[in-house]
Amino acid sequence: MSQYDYQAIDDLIHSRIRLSIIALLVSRSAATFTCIKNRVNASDGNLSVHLRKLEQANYLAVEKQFIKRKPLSTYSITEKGRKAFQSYIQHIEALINR
Amino acid sequence: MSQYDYQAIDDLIHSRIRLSIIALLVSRSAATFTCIKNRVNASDGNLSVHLRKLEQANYLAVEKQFIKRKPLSTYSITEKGRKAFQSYIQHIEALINR
DNA sequence: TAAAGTACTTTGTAAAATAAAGTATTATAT
DNA sequence: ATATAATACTTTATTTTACAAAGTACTTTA
Repeated sequence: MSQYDYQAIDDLIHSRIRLSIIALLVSRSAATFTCIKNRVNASDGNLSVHLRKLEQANYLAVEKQFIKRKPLSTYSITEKGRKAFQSYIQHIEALINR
Repeated sequence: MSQYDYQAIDDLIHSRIRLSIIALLVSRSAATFTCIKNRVNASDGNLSVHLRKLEQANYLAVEKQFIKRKPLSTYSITEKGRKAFQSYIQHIEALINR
């Protein structure tokens, strides 16, 4: 297929909010819900939904624990997620570079 | 704001199909409806809607004429569209590099 | 002249993104 | 003590978007 084939772009990653989440998480070993929320500039509800989606796709892993009696969710990217992101980037770069 | 702020991504360009359309059109001076359809691998209806959206944003210009008694729509990117695409790319690159 | 093809546009539907509201708990002020 | 605000989320409802199906207006071919 053509390099311009839009269906070749992984839409699980491509959504603005999910792309930002993943880009943030590939740059560090892990991040909490609140940290992601602040960096990505998302609302709680919206973030929750998209983190769940990425988790269900096994692109992200979560650890849920209580710290000082409060819930704390820590997210990190999986191998599958990292590979999907690499392949996504390759597609996008082929698309935008000349 | 953070480089990871998802709302900083131009969503008019970001949609998979519109990104593909624009990427195709920055690489050449113009393309017909059918040409875009084939390269981008889109259905007629879907393509029509998104071309219209880009046209209304003044990212694309259209010339509609009859050639051999048949309608022929020829699309090209505008200065505004080209600039928006450049700025979009800068955002995405800041997001995905390292 | 009937059927198939081209080049689209319009309209309806499904899916996705987002916002609003809700849950559960803790911390703080009165 | 208890009401208020804050934290850290999840669930549900609403809006928006993407997409597909159907429609229009022809032309070409059989």
